[in-house]
Amino acid sequence: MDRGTVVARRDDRADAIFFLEAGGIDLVRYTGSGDEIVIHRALPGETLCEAALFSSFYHCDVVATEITQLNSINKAAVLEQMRSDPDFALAVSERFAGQIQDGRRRLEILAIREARARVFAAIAEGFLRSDIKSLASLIGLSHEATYRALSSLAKSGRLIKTGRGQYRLPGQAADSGK
Amino acid sequence: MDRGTVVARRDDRADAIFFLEAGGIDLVRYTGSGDEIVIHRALPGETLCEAALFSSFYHCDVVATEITQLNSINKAAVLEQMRSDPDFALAVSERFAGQIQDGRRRLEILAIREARARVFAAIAEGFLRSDIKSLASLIGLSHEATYRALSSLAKSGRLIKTGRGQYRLPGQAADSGK
DNA sequence: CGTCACATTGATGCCTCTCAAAGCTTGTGG
DNA sequence: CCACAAGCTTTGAGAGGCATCAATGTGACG
Repeated sequence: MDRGTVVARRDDRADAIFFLEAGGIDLVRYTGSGDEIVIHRALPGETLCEAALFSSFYHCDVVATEITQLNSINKAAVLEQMRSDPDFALAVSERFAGQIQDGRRRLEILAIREARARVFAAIAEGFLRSDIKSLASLIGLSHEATYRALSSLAKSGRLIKTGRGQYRLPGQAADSGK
Repeated sequence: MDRGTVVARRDDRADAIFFLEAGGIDLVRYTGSGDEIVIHRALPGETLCEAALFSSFYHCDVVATEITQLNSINKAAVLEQMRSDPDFALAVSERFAGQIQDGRRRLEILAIREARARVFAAIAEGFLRSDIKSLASLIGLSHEATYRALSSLAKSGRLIKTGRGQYRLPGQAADSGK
């Protein structure tokens, strides 16, 4: 599917969970004032919306952030597998536990008041995956504040600017991937 | 145990998870600048630190917020039970899924920029359980900003002040409990 | 080569943080 | 039973930082 495709919306009936083969998916909600908050940003190889296993509705919008290959997995099948295969059930639980801790790391970052410190923490956690605007909405700052924090961090040597909209930690190998 | 007791600290080796019989427990982390962020606030009847089932260390400090009765549950025993009893494993997973969604609700609230709107959303989500300072640290505002937001919301009729440090939504029955 | 979205920087104002001080409640000890 | 201490509540004043609006630069893509 193309970038921008909405796979599912909040409060849609949930019969399936998803597996992200390739591309990128954001789970998104909207505040009353229209700001969008990215609840989770998935990487290829992840399963998505697992919480829907125990809920009849999705709790976020599911949106492709680039050209994406996404598979649906039937909820009932997963539940049945969990019932019959203890190791599978344990693996699912472990993945859930990881998601809880991811969320808590996000909370910790959002609790940082000073923009520079928040941006730095986010970079250190590896939150800068695509563009800066996207990072900004992930950490609850305006994109301008994010740009300024980045440029200030680079000026003080706490980050290294490797290109237009590209930063890395000092002492960290330049990212050759993409 | 008394209020203020630290049951476990971040990075302590984790051999047990907990069950809160009575009282209150906060899971807490600290930002680099010393601000404290409450990652989770547990109610009686909840299990705590379940994520430690799959991790060798605790990821937050565990602190009693009042006089509290807390039981330890051996990790190995829980894992064994999950392996032998599929329904138990499913129940654990379901609880995890609930925690993921709790965390996401918190993220949604922290992403609200305007203090009044954030406080209102927090009240609507039932986050005001004890005192206001405590609510403030839960939603990432200074306690002064929280007090002012509350008083402003009460003045505009969006909340009703029922006493010193006590507020409720209009149209909601006065809370007779305690 | 034109369009579009992201990147970047400037200017301004409001809002929240911070520091301060005083009133209220509760609990404790004498 | 009273006095004091401690902690929450509440309000004030000032400063700084982030949001917002605005404009320009720049790279990607058709």
